[in-house]
Amino acid sequence: MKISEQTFTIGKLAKDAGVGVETVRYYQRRGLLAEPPAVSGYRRYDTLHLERLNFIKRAQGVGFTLEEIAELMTLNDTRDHRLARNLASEKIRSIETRIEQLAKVANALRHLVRECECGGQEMPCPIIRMALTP
Amino acid sequence: MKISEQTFTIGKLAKDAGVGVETVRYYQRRGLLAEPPAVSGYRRYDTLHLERLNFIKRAQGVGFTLEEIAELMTLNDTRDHRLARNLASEKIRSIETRIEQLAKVANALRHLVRECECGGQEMPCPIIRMALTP
DNA sequence: CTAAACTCCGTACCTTGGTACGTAGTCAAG
DNA sequence: CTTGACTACGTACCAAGGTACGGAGTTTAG
Repeated sequence: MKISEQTFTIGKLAKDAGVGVETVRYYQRRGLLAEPPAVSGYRRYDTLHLERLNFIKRAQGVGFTLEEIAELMTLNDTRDHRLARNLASEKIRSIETRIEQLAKVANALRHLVRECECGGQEMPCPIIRMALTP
Repeated sequence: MKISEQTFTIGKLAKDAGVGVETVRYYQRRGLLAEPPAVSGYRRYDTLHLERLNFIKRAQGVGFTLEEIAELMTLNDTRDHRLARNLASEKIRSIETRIEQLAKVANALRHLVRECECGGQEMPCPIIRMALTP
């Protein structure tokens, strides 16, 4: 028994999900979204497609790439929580590493700006000299 | 009076700087690196070119884009410290913003992983459900 | 002297996540 | 029934920072 028989065209689907029509078609090409059967040349999408799109958007929002999202969705099919957790944990670690790198860069730049403010115009600009030869 | 008369070909220059030959040529096309006179069809590079390349690499290392690096180098020519400082300060701010965004994402993911570890296999995986409907 | 290695130059291609365009077919309103 | 809006499909294009390739000329080692 189907709960809902509602179907819509790609334009309605895209609008409801808040993405462009071309984006929907792009996800289909990437294998992230199933291509529904066409009735007479026109594809008919249902609420499951809409949920998939919303899932993709939320997953993107927490930093997953489309490739990782595709992986998550196959994990969903196999109901493997452990692998999904691993994927998320890995993502957390890579974000932490990235934050550390960025913090170092910001500190190096702050150091340069201070140095530059102290020195007069006669000396070469430390930001430009990039004196922090690592 | 020239301190050094040493000149080298593009291959040697690239190797010394730790970049590819194509990268050197790419920087020339982008206007980041001057094209030296050719002796008989072959360009002859000197230590100034090598220093430029090293400058570019260090500036990239602290997060400047090639476009910003080009700007920094024209500032170098005009010896305008204030503009260089502004450029660096802006870069610091954008890095800080990026760090905050990433920290939020990492927290959301940590929350999901904890939730997933608490629940049993019978419930749908929260990471996959992406229960954090924003 | 010849062959390998290097250079020059232009152009095409790669990644990621889409956007834009053109042609042809189709659906809905007036 | 025609016009406008929509759809399908294929292809090209965008940023950024390069990488790869093809063909022709040059230089250098053996």
